Amino acid sequence: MPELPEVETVARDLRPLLVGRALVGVRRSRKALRQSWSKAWEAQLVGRRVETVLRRGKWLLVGLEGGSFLMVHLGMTGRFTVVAPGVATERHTHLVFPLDNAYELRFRDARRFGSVTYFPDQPAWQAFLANRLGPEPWDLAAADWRSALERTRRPVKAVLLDQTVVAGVGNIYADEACYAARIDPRRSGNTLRAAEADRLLQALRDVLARAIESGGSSIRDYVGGNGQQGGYQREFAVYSRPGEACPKCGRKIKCVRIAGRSTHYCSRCQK
DNA sequence: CCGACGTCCTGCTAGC
DNA sequence: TGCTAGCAGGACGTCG
Repeated sequence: MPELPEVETVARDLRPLLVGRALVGVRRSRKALRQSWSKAWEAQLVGRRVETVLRRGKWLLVGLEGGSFLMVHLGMTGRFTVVAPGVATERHTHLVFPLDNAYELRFRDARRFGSVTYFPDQPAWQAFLANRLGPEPWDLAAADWRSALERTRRPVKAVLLDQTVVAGVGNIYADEACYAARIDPRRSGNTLRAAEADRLLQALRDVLARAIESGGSSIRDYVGGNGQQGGYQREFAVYSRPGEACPKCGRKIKCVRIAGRSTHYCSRCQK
């Protein structure tokens, strides 16, 4: 679910609610997340104040005093929110960190594709992400993006979804970026000309920036760190609208399967 | 080595 | 109206 704009929104929402607050305990459900929670981490966390809330790709990092970090991935259905005192614990809540102001930081995840893990310091989580994540979209050099496309026969859509090439892009924004760049997501990476690659990278950055401004996209489960919905779903040109009219030319938007993911595009506007 | 595909899990809904 | 197959913002392991 949550892609870069959603995770960025959660980070921005959580920052004022968490920084300066101390975690005063840990409660958890019996169910395992994608990575199992270690009881030994709890002693490292309890009593620590939050110093920073960061985002890297689709990962959230909560920095604690003393230099340790909680690293959170929302998977498809994860929610990471601060809730007011007295709010009943909702279904699928797997981790709760009570705060020193009686509010609670809660991790909910129906499908449990998400994870919450502990790292003792910044080099440790950076090492974990090093071989999994490429640069942020704004840090990716145009030349590196071109060469990533040139050296593969995979569809452009699959390259956009590859976290080792560029961090943070998921199914929604891959489709929206291809539409904005007028590029057919089925094309092999190595068929894109340099100008097309450049156009796609620019479109990707534009789409992501606008989605962040709207607080992300809420289509099923996603809410921000304060529980509020995003608004970018109203701006979708193609995602989740197969059969509807293309906003530019009116032709019916197509939906096909690429890299195992549903992919939406306009066959007239995207070449 | 590269790329396609299955798997993890629960909930919702399109279509019968 | 009621049931169920199939699909859903992701990531990773396996197979050919």
